[in-house]
Amino acid sequence: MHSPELLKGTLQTILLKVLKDNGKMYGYEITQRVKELSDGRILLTEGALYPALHKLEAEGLLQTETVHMGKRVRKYYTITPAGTNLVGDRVSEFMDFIKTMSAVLQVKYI
Amino acid sequence: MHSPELLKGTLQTILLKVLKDNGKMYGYEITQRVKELSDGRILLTEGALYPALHKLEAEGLLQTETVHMGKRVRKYYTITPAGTNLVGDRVSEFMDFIKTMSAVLQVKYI
DNA sequence: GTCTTATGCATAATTCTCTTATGTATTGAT
DNA sequence: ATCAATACATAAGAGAATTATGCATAAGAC
Repeated sequence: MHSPELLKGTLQTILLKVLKDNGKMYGYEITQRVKELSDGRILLTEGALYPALHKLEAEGLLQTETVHMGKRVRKYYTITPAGTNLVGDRVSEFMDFIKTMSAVLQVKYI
Repeated sequence: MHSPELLKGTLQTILLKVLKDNGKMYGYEITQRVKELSDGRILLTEGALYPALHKLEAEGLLQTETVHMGKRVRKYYTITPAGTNLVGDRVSEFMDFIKTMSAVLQVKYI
């Protein structure tokens, strides 16, 4: 697991990008997908995940659809056109950040 | 200037690495060096810088030397052996974080 | 010569984002 | 039956920064 401080500020970008790439997903599914993509290094906690999803929905970047699977409820999230417009900028911003940090730390990006 | 959230958690690493690379420096000088290295993108604020330097000193990773330049006071910081031991790990940790994030966001690191 | 900008340190109040803890409930495996 | 995994959600607290404030000297512009 990574030093959690480094993750700060990246959660929204992760959620938007994963939802853009994978289409309709529900919360728990997102945690598993991120865990898989990060090779077990990024474990999203529920206390961070759900408030973040709610916020993105309130901002109109995600939309939801509640589905009843037997007795269990799943809340599916889909990225909206506004969200799709934003995700590219967020990813670019992150890559620019990497580039800047690499210059400051005097390292080659891997 | 970058989205400030992304910087969170990187300040200590920046300070240790810059001091390791540049030897004895004082606070204001560090802000100018980081500004220069980041091409104006990372502007360290005093409210973050000074408490961070004090904390690193309290942890024995930096040591200080106060110099009176005429009527003005400068507080020089130098990295200690303990700090030197740590800085490599911190930089590696950051690079590993970049690698992980690149996998999650499905991008090539530049 | 005075006024603004740059230099130089420091702390306090506030904000933001996340972790940890708690709560509720269903499903599958042993 | 019991435990781990699945599935959602909120609240209290911690951590790291921003913003605001305070003090003071030095240099450059006009």
